[in-house]
Amino acid sequence: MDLDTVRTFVAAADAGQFQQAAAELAVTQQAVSKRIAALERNLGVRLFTRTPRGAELTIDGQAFLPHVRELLRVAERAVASVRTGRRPLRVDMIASRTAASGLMRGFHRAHPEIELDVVMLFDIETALAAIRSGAIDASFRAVAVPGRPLPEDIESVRVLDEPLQLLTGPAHALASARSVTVAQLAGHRIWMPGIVPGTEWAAYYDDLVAEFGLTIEATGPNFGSDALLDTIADTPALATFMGEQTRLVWPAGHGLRRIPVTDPTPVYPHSLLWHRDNPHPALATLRAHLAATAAGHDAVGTWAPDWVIPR
Amino acid sequence: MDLDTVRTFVAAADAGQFQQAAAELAVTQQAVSKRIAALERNLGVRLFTRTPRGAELTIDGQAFLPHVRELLRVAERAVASVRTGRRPLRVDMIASRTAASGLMRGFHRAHPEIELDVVMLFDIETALAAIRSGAIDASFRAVAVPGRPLPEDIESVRVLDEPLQLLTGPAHALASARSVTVAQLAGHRIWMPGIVPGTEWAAYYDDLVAEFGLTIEATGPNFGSDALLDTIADTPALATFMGEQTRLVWPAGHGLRRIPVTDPTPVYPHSLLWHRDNPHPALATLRAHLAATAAGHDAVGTWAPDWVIPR
DNA sequence: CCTGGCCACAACCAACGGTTGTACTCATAG
DNA sequence: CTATGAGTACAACCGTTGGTTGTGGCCAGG
Repeated sequence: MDLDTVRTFVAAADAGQFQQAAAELAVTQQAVSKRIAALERNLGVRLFTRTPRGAELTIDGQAFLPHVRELLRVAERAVASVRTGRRPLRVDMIASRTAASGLMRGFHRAHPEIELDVVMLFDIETALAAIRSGAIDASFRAVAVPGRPLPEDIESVRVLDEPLQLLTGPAHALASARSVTVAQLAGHRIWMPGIVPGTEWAAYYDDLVAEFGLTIEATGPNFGSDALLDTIADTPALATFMGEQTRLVWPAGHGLRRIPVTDPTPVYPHSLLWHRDNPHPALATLRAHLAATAAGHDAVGTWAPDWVIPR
Repeated sequence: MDLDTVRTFVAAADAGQFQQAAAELAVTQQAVSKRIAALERNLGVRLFTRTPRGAELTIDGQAFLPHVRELLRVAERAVASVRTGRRPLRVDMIASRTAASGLMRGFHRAHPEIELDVVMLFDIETALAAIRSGAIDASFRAVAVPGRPLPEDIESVRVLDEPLQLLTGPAHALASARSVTVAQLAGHRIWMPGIVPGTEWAAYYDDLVAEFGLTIEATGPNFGSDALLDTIADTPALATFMGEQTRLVWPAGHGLRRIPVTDPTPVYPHSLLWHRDNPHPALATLRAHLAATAAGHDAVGTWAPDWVIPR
């Protein structure tokens, strides 16, 4: 199916005749006739009843029309998403299903008229390059690369500290605990196959391990969260970390437990990064929204690496 | 833009390389390369960074991808809407923004997994023919054509009596009334340019006029509800009827009034019609939903033509 | 009965989009 | 360092698609 053909169908349906539709589309009436005939042949149904005074929609055509209108709207949004200048606000985040995703959902609810696109870049270095080049407008990241400050043209604000929780199967030694301290985790095997070496995400866990003497294994291929959850559920000796706000497709009957971690509570520090000179109007709206909604967190009893930007 | 090209883009993005995408699509690698190149040329952005090991999405490509996935979903729904056999439940109603539309919205909320299409046919005769031919699965109509009973293979149930209200501008003589009786309406000009002669909708108002001696003018072209509302708001001598549940784009600052009508309250009798042998599974669901939700209306003090099917 | 308006069919032609063949690039293994 | 393999791009070729012009048929209205 070709979108030009679809546009022709809509034009003919609106005009009620092929001739006028042809004039609007700047083609001949015969071209419209052929396009509609081809569309009808492909679909296997008649869309118009031809009369000597024009063409009117059949019932099938009536049912088809709103769907193709939607199709053209979606196509327009798709093209707009890569249009240079005046494109939707493009935000990078570390992964879907994290707290950053929740923040963006909240922003979308508050401002449904603002078009958004979400991308997931490799690490903060890539994100910074994309911000400076204008390829993205903002990024939710833990500002990492210990010892290297942010470039001067990049601004940032720490928007959310997301507490980590321990995720275990029902047979795990800590499965029945209402909460665990970091000290209790020493000696337990914590498995995080999703960690990609070289990212600020990995640097965070490196620091966590160094600070509290934990055992985190990032070995093995990452088969996705479904496989991870299955393994955690079935393996008493394994647990994993997970953001408090991480949304999972929670497998029923697996008996998985989410257990808060305390003394201190490791928090993943999400910051918003953007370019000082970015003129996108929606960026200011996003910053204002985050400033208004994400304020007032409690830093007492939490831990984050010392290289992250301060709150 | 061509949907085959879009499918090629999605396949290449999923595979991470053109070669494998080409194999899945049963074309040569060169064809995929040309399609992607053409798409990039049309959009004016690069979607993939080519490497000797494959091709990975650029940031623009990442932003574009979810939009085109949605595009393909919508296209599939569009095609499904005219597929013969196993197509969405197709329901005819007299107009959008009426009570029937509200009933279908409620059904959709209760069963969001059921695909629906709405069409608006000319009159009940056309609807009956469409039901018998299988072109539609059900119709919300006032069962009219006085004196002619429904064919034996058509079943029906009266699902909702929608009270009519008087709509006036602020300067109308009845504008400040909390409610009006039908007797009070005699002598006032009621303007309904939307009525199409020959329909059961027109038959209803003919009966209403005959029964209570009202003055209803259906003259003049129908420029849509916006123009109707504007005229009603500005013309003290004109009023119109409107279903109690009719949803309007209510113009601000026009001072329009909706006034209940009593002694008796004219109600528009919406019935659901369907073919005795229609096997569409969603039809049974719809009937059950309507039976469960639309029950228990009060017939006392209301009026409807005597040719409609009994409640 | 003629005319005007509109759609469909036929013939023709350009351009798009596919295939095959080939060159180039880079990672990896020997 | 070189050979190999995997992957992409470019060029040439060609059939099919989709456009145009020309023409005929149909029906409503004057």
